[in-house]
Amino acid sequence: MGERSRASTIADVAAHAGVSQASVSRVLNGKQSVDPVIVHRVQASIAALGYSPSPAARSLVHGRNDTIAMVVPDLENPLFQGILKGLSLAAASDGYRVLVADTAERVDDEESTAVEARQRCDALVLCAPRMPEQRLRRLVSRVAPVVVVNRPLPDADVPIVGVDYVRGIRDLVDHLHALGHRSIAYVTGPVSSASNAERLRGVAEATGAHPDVRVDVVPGGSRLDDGYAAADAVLAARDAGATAVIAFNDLVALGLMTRLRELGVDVPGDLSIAGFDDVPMAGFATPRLTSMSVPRGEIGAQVWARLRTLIAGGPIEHTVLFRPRLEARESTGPVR
Amino acid sequence: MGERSRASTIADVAAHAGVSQASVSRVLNGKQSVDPVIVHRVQASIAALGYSPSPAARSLVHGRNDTIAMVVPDLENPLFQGILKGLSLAAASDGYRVLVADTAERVDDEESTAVEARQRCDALVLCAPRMPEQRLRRLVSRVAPVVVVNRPLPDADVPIVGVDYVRGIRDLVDHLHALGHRSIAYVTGPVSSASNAERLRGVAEATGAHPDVRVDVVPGGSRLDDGYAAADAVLAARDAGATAVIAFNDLVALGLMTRLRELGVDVPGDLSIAGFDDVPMAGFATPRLTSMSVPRGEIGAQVWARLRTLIAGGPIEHTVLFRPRLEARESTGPVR
DNA sequence: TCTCGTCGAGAAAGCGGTTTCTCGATCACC
DNA sequence: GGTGATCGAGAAACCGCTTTCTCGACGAGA
Repeated sequence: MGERSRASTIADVAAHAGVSQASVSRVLNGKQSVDPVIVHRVQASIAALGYSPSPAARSLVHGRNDTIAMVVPDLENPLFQGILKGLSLAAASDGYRVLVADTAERVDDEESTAVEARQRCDALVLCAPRMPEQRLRRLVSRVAPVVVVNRPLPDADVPIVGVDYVRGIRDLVDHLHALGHRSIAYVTGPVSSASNAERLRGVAEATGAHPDVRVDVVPGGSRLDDGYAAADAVLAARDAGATAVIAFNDLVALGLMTRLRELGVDVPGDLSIAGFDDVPMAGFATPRLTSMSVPRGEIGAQVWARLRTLIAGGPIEHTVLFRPRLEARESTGPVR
Repeated sequence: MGERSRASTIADVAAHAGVSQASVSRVLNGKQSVDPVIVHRVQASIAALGYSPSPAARSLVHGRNDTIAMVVPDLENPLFQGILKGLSLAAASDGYRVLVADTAERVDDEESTAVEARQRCDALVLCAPRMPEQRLRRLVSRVAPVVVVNRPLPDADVPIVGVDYVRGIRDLVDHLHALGHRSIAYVTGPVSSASNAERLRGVAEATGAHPDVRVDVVPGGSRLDDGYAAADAVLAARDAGATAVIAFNDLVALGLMTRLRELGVDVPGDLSIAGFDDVPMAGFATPRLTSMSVPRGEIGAQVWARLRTLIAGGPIEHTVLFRPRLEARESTGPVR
């Protein structure tokens, strides 16, 4: 009832069982054979004292703490959520925990946040779509082992797991092309975002492959309200001939559709709209949103697989890019 | 080029600076006054060696590691995401990190996950809407300091931060009542969910306050597809006279609306629909979804405030419930 | 000038485990 | 029965840092 007595230590267990600390440790870790009598006595003492080993002490001696950190610019982005979930589950199955570090979109803090997180964890997962490439390269070499998500980094000594946005956009343009669209508006993501740059490369490749197609670029963003706000510019593009829109991601597409509905624009009658990421809501929108599906959980799992290899001292595995899959729904239709 | 030499320790710094470890430690922590000459030498050595102290060693001696854990049943739920984000940001401003433990809806794992997480962290945030109350009470006493989110736990020695679902539902019923609705269907959440039970209490109180209102309960769930699947039951309720629907949360409402649209039901003409949580998408749905707004980020911040008090040895602060705010939008309208 | 008090730096003792090292006992084999 | 190899348990070192303890030097007061 007085002060809570401090938790029992391995020394308490050893004393209680009448054996040495070393023996208790051996019983705990089961690495060496030890007299069954001692094993039993130790286990009894552990139970009696309600002992459990201190992770801090273990960390100190082992030099690792079975924890990794994931640095993300915005936890509210469904893409990162899905990856975090997949990563967290995969890591947990190997006895690892995940610490999250939300940089709240402050690019300047990302570096220090990452370094700081790395110091208390065994490895890092870096989602830094806006960090300048040179800075990212420098950072990556400082915080190894680390896996980079969703951005290309040629010749860097780091595993990369991501989405093939170039291919995804090309497939999406193919889809629209097949529906007869020849003039498309692309609503961009954040200007400094690497995955936006990838999408733009996809746009360039697509127009190269389809010389009869032209794509106008319209400024956007990454969230619902960005899409909502982009409606005027999109309509201007339509007036200039565009019959279809590719949005940076589903949130932008959904926000855009909301505004277009308010303005009486028929989707896909007047304008076809497609998003990217295939967030859960996409299939439930009005009209159901055509999107490029991205395996978020699987990305998280792959990230963990690579990180685990690295932690175990293995090689830097090859970059893996998931090819988005077209989910053709109601929001895209034949040009009229 | 050979093996990477291990990171330098405080002993290296001491040797390099020609002073004792104790002095280096004192310079690092700045708690005692130390000769400016020594300070300068030590700082120079720290810079020269690129030294940074080992968090593991610090943890061991301090008995804490400036990390807390949040246990959630499903990271993909927008409510928990918002709370996690708010918590993570608030904790970060005090130098604390947040570890996430997703139990993947496996109620039986929650207890061990929580205990395990607690051992490696200084405190815990527990979101366990489905755990039986007695088990939760026992768990809470084992893992203190801890804050419980979103469930009532009368007389338990634990701070609670949550949402006043009872009041929220009552306000929502008031809203519908004012629009002329007298027969309402409530689409439930997961049966064992505590916040669902709270909502049902709100329903009961509301019908008590409005004897002219009747509420039919329809089984639902917590996600988009649960709402989608509940459409048939909702229509049966409508055929029995219901003119409005309250869904467990926005995802259920959105899923339901999607299916109703497919079936040609006009919202809010034929049926008014309201959700709960006011997720970002609510304001962008078709029609815009009436919802009860919940300050997710603020909840996270309050959780941290209470946890910080507890960690500092302070008292168990009073339960705080946020009263949801009605966001009346297009999906609810006057009964016709 | 001598002594007492104060200040600051170094030595050393932990924090709670793991792991090496040592050594006695047991076993197999000659 | 004697000897060397093997096995297992305890003692002690160690992981990297903080903090107490110790003690010498210096300043102030008598």
